[in-house]
Formats: sequence, C-alpha cells, structure tokens
Amino acid sequence: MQQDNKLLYYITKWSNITKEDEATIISAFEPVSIQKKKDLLVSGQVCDYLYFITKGCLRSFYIDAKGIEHVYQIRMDNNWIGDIDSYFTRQKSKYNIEALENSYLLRIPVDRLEQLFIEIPNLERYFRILFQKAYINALNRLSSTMWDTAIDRYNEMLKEHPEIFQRVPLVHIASYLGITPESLSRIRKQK
Amino acid sequence: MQQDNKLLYYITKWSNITKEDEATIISAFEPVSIQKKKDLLVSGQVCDYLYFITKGCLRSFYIDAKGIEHVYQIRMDNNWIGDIDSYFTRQKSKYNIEALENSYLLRIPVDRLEQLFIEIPNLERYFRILFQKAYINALNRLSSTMWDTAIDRYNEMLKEHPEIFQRVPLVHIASYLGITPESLSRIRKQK
DNA sequence: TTTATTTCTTATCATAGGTCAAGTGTTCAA
DNA sequence: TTGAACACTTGACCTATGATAAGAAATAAA
Repeated sequence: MQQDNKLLYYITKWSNITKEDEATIISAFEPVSIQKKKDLLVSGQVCDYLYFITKGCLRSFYIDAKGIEHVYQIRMDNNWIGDIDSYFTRQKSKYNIEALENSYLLRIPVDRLEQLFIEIPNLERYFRILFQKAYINALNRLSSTMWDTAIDRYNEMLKEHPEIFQRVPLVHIASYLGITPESLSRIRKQK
Repeated sequence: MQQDNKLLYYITKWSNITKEDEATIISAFEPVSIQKKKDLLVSGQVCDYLYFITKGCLRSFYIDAKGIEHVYQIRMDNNWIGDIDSYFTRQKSKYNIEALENSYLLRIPVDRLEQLFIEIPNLERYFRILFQKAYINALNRLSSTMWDTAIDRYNEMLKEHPEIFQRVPLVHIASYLGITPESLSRIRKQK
C-alpha cells in the first residue's frame, strides 16, 4: 500500500533491493498513528522503535535541569525519527518525542532491524548511508550555530525548509535555531 | 605489523571479521606519513582517501569568507579523519586537514572501500556503527554549543579529553569550542 | 645565547542575544 | 459566544562573548 511504498522509495533510492527483499522489509514494519500533542517517547524510557514518518510532523527535544525544553529535531513526512543512541544501546533516553500533528508512522523494533541487516546487507548499506548523511548534516548545523548569526540561520531555514513555518509553532523553531522566541520574533520583525 | 593491528582491533571490536577477511582489509590500506604543519587535504580538492590515524594528531577546519579558520575536528591516535562528504560524493571539499604533529596514517581510496563493503558486509556494518556514533556525538556537541556556556564546554573537554591540551595549541581548541582564543584565555584564568 | 616566531594573555570597548515582564492576538472548548 | 489557554510580540535592561590592539611568555631557529 501507499504507506509502504514511500518507505521503499527512499530505501531503494540509495541501495539495491530485490522485489523479494522488498516484501520482507515491508512485513517487518508495523503501521502506527499518533495524535497531535501525544508523546512517542518520554525521557527515561528506552526507545523501543525506530520510526519512519509517512505523514505528519514530530519534534524531539530534551528538558534541561532548569526545566527548559531544547529542540533537537523537527521531522516531517518521509523522514526517520527516534533516539538512535537509546534504540541501539538499550540505554534510557534523554529525549522526548512529541507529535506536532496527527501523524502516521511505520515502526520497527531493534532486534527485527538487526535481523534484517543480516538477511539483507543492502538494507544495512542504506542505513550506513543514512547515518553518514545525518552526520554530515549535523556537522553543517554545528558549523552554522557556532559561526553564523541567528539571522543567517533563520534565513537558511526559510530558504531550505519553508514548509516548517507553515506547520510548526515559532517557539519550537526558535529553540531548534538555538535562540529564544523573543529573539526570533525580533529577527522576523526586521524583515 | 603493529600499525595494522590497531586498525583491526577497532574494527573487530564492533563487528565480526574472519581471519581471512582481516588479511583482505589490511592489504587494502596503504601506510603513509605526514609531517607537522603539512596539509593532508586542501579545500577545493576532492578528498581521495579516508585515513585511519595510527599515531599523531590532525585538525580539520574550514576558512570562511573573512579568512577566519573554523576548527571542526581534532583527531588523534586510533581515529578516522577525512572529509566523508567529499570522499563519497566526489565533490570538492570545503575543508582543510592539517597535521598538528608528525603523523602515521593508513589510507584507503573510496572505490577500494566500496568494493570491500560488497566483499565483506561486516565491514560495512562497522562503518554503519561508526557513522551512527559519529552522528550521536555531533548531536551532543551541537546541544552543548547551543545550550551550554563556553565554560561548561571547556570543563567537559578538560574532563573528557585532557590529552588534547598537552598536544594542541589553544587557538585551535578555542575554535573547536566555538569561541575566540581571548575568551578561552579568560575562562582559563578564572580557575 | 641571541633573535625571531609562535603562542598565549590582558585590557577596553562593542554588540548579539538573553532575561524578565507585560502586552496583543488567536484558537478552541464549553 | 465567551472565557481559558495558547502563540506571538514588544520594551527595558543585562551579560557573555566578540573585536581590536597591545604586550608577555614560550619555543624554535640561527
């Protein structure tokens, strides 16, 4: 069905998967849905699933000692979400993941995924490339928070991900950019 | 020889490799050395090799429009260095990589590595896990530059990587922490 | 051992962005 | 249709860190 095809589209884009393997992969994922404002993961829990978002919008954040939320990620349609660290190591997660819209996901538990890695080496290739790209992106984001101004980061986001501004409250965008909502408001006013 | 064993030690720690495969892996790497202050990569070039540092210390940095150097990474013994983005995509690199000490490396070209991934799926597993961890580290570093003070970041580095202070000039450490050498100097004075 | 070069520190002043506190709109449940 | 909760803005003031410029200390070279 539609939901699964999107997942496969993104996997086969970077790696060769046979028709037979496609069926195996599809059957390993379980479709789930989550309502707006509900939590997919709460800090202190182990992240039991890795999720592929077929439709929707979620954020991952952590809450510091002062109770302030810090947004790590905002992910929408056709992206992965989860706490990979907790997922693979089975340690308690520091993060929360919350749905910002009613969302439709495909989830897979870690033992099933690792089994698939053995059965289908090309799936592991897909994940190798996925993490490689995620790492490169994280370094670029790091560089822009360290050495560019908040204005530059805002403009970059406006250019690269304009959809986010239609779908996500500015408080979360501000946190993702590493500034306060007040600062973001000032930046937006200046334009 | 000694040099190769270290590489294998780190690979076999996370992934199962047969004795036979070990020999194949070793033979794919070429030992090279580089003198202090020499460049391993210059921006504008394609990064032709991925390097495993058997002994030494190098930094990767980029030079912005104003000519200011920004240090992304400082890597020492038993770590990988290179511009993965350029290496896998064959695009020109934005980065420079410079030796901070006389260093001994093992290098592998991308076509050889990709061939090994096909021959030895467990090697690709090692790299999947390597990038997974690199991504997690990058996110943690991102979080600390966004939401912790420079003092916290300095203390964290002092605690986690005290060797760096023995081997790397403070200018580079300051840049890595996202501050100026003057600020780092002030932070150090306060203690 | 003297000089040159690199590395690190100090002081002064400037500024981006944070903090706090008080708004104004907006959305949505009752 | 009205109030409560959310989402966003504005203003006054503060602080960590940057920029600039100079000098001290340490290391390497001669």
